[in-house]
Amino acid sequence: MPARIHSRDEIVHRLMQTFREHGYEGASLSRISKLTGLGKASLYHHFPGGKEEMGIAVLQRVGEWMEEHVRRPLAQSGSPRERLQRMIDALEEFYAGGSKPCLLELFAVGEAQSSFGRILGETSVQWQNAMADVLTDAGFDRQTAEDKALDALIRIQGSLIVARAQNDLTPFRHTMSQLPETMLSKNS
Amino acid sequence: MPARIHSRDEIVHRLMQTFREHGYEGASLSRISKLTGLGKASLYHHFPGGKEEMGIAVLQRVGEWMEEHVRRPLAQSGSPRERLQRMIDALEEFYAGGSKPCLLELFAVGEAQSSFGRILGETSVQWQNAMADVLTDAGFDRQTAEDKALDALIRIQGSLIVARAQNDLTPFRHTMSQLPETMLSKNS
DNA sequence: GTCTATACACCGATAGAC
DNA sequence: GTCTATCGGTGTATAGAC
Repeated sequence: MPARIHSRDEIVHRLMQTFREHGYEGASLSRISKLTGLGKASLYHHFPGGKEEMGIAVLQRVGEWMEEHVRRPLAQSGSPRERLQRMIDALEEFYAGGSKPCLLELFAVGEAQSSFGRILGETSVQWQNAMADVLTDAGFDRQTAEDKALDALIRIQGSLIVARAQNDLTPFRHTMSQLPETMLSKNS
Repeated sequence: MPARIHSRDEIVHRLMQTFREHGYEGASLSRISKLTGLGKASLYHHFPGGKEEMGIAVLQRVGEWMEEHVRRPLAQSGSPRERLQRMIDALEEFYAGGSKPCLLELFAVGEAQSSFGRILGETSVQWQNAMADVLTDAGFDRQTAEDKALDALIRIQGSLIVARAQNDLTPFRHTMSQLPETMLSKNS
């Protein structure tokens, strides 16, 4: 089977690019059409549910990405610090050093929130739990591990916002570089 | 001069409500018209520059609010902890306990970013500096004070995102209650 | 200073040919 | 599986009466 120019994977990838660049409301079908190279009617062939189904496909893809680059590395062998570092390396690439936004924030605004709220919440909690698991391996009791994992999630998201607001990637980079230390320190 | 039903202050307040609820792109003029009780043409009478001027007016209003509820309380008399607590009380009201979003995140997406990026950056840095000033009063050297202020800003923004994503206000409330302790602790 | 009416581009979505 | 053409609706923005 010859490799098609427009594999589904490639289409979803470009959908994600468009949503991240313009937000959910700002990602019009015309823009999506331009960026994917597909006409609107072709898009509806792949996603009969329209824009909402495109959004769901993107969020599912994020879920798969997290499974591969967050959950699995965190569950692999190695010291807790090594495992966290693998996740952080992947995140720095996904967020392009802090220049690209997280989809959690883009899909939690306006009308999108009601359509995607459930899957957003699940994704966020899964991420937190995966980090908490590493921290229990590092010797923290469950409650402390969950608190520290939530704190890490907050720092990652917050540093992305502040970095973009201040138009300076330093806050994100600094936060990420300090993250293993912060998470593994005994000071609750 | 009799109090008009639609003072400029009142109009801008409702503009802010609409932007916060729907995001910048999602806040259509029809919605704004409904929420303000003004026809579209009347809106253009008050804001000849259209939607962009409405956004600017809202962000300027946020700047005034910050001057009154962040900068001034932080600069007043009292212990650093008391001054921080006054800011936090105001923030909890502004964010409605974590249920309402920050405007930094809403205006830093898509096309809005190019229109409002400069003012967003200034507002964010001013906020950080105001908190850093309190921390120098508390005895921290300037570099540490700025780092801790940035960290506080990150936690506030991040907890708002996570709280909305997880549809649970606990992360925001917990973060805010811990904030004075976190900021004033000697552990960098 | 507010309104009704309207302009024109773009929105998401669909029909139907190929 | 992709296209062109088109639908009805809504977007931002304006004209002009009152």
